[in-house]
Amino acid sequence: MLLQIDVNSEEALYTQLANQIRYGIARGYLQPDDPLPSVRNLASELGINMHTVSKAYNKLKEEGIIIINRSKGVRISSKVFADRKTGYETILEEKIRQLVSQSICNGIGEKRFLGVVENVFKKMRSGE
Amino acid sequence: MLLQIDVNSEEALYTQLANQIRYGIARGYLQPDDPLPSVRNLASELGINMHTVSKAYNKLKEEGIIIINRSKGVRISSKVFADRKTGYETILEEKIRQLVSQSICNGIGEKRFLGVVENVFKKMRSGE
Amino acid sequence: MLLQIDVNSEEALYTQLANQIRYGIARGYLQPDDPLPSVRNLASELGINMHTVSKAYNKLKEEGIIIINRSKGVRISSKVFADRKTGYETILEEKIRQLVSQSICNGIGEKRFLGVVENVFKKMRSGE
Amino acid sequence: MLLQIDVNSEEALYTQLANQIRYGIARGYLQPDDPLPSVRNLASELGINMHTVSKAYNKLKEEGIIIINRSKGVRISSKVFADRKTGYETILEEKIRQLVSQSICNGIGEKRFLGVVENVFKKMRSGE
DNA sequence: GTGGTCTAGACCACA
DNA sequence: GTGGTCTAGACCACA
Repeated sequence: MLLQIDVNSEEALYTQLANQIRYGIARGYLQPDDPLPSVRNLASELGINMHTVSKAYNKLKEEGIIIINRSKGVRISSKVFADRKTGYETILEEKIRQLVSQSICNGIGEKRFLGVVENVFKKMRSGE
Repeated sequence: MLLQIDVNSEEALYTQLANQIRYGIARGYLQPDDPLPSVRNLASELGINMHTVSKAYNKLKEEGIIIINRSKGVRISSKVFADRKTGYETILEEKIRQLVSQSICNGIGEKRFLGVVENVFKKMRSGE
Repeated sequence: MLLQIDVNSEEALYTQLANQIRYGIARGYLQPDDPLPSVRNLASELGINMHTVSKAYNKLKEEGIIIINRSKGVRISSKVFADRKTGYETILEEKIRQLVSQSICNGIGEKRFLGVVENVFKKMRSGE
Repeated sequence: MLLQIDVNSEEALYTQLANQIRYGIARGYLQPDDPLPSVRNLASELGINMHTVSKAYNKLKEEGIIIINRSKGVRISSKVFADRKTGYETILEEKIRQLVSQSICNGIGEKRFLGVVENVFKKMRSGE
């Protein structure tokens, strides 16, 4: 699976990395129990610092998405798709509320917004 | 319209403020051509720094959502709901892609995600 | 409140620091809404690196014990004593099970173990 | 007695193993003078490295809990329950202090903490 | 002035 | 070989 980061983005490098990995899982490119590159290897591959990769991995660990083993390396949790966090839906709703407000202010109403959402899901399923 | 900010939030104050204003517009509490409080007044009302309010207003101005006029003050643009930015839908799709990835990794599939989106729109329409 | 760390300890510096702060709260030396020293000040005071202090603070933030505000600094959460984590009691029981096993293997039975626990609480209440 | 280790745990394998053996003794599943499997056998049985088992055994030997004899193998010390280490109670108190601090910060007071401790002892006695 | 991010580089424990 | 911890030092956004 190809991981890409944009050094010029406003988004922190470690956040981009975490996003990409979550995206890879959502699209099915990364599956439960799949191994991830070691901290050092991924860092040198992406041309960024070890600690930045480590920070991304630790964030995903906290979210229960990956398993980090000090001597055996990193892999996708076998429980990635489990419905764990009770609080998550509340956070999600708040984030969607912000996106929806912004969309309305940009002339994008409910129909079109739902269209974009469905489009994203469709692309993910097709592995695009 | 009541604007509320949470100084304990992780979100920057100026971002909160911009979000609240966009939300107010989306819900219909703020309408095209409605005036907004002056930078000074809003700052003292919220107990925050003038620069913070100014930063929020400037962000909204750049988005074409409000009009800032030195002598006549600040007001909602008459073209708020216009479908201006050709680039916006691309940004929106990227943001939704991130939210969807995260949701899938937390056990929330398409049906439930769409449910949350529809719920947000419903609450907005009912002015909740 | 005096924070002390032991550079020669097996325990990581950032863990020691987090422990000391939790201990200070438990004894009542640090109270809800009390400010904590800035990352840089505490680091120079303890003669350790900024990042180490930052890591300790971030751990406590994740636990909901302190509030970190990028521009206003760090303080004890007003909800420190709230009964938040549903999973915490399970973790606690496991840790106690390990301690109890070890104690029994060292000739310390239930009575004496409970004595030590009560003693710890007593010392905390008296602010010792 | 069944020894189980969890390769996904945050805890080092050798620590888990030592904990399990102490726990087995505390519950009475392993008794003074009982033999333990050889390093090689236990390692292959658990599917882990010999060095890991060896490290766990050596830790327990240093604690005076097991006896390692090159020709006669490994067995539980006949003096396991003896009150040997004068320093142990100090270490125990420090560990309990940390647990208690953390518990208080999570809304668990003295009564509830003591309840958990008593519960652990009860489960051990009943061989659960 | 505050914490956040990133880099470069060292040393360590576990397996 | 693996991730974890710690340091030193730089630059940045927010207020």
